[in-house]
Amino acid sequence: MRVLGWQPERADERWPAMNHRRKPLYEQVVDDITTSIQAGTLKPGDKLPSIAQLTVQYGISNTMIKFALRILGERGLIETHQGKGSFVASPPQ
Amino acid sequence: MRVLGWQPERADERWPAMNHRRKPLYEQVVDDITTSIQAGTLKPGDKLPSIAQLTVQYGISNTMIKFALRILGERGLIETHQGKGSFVASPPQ
DNA sequence: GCTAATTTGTTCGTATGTATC
DNA sequence: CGATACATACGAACAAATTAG
Repeated sequence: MRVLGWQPERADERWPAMNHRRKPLYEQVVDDITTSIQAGTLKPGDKLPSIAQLTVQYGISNTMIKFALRILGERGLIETHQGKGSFVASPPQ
Repeated sequence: MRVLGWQPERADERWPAMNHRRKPLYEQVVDDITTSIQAGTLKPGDKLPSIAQLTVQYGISNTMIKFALRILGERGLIETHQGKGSFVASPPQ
């Protein structure tokens, strides 16, 4: 699966999102995964990396990853199951 | 507005929700406020207490209060505006 | 079938940024 | 301007479901 290797330049740059009205970090993750799904790189049924892996890949906290996954779940793009993981949902209609 | 004086017996009882499959704390807040809105105790345009106040009233952390408010917002029951507060939304249709 | 490891779920606390009053 | 209020973000601990061995 596509893994987006984006990393912040410095870990100390903790609130870059605010400085110049940049997108929040969790929203970047949401957009990133959404794009991958819409582009077909991530297909229905595909398993996303674990939260632990995503925190490393994106360089942000588990809190924000969970937040992003929750939003994606609300939007029906993914399904998350305790103990299993998160999976790309099958589109409706 | 209706303020529900529920408090956990002891602050140390941090994960009672799991012990016997109780509803998560944030979900209790969601249900509580939802009930008040549906019962008409909270009317459209009414301002909810601040997050700080809600943490005291419910005896849970700001994290969980924010989480609950976010869910209520997603469901269209309330509207939250930075610097202003949360307000009961006007029902659609 | 049991156990350990993995993975998500819930919860707390705290710090800093931004908008509004 | 100062106080108030929400937004974003980090880290950590423990619970519960699932999977791996």
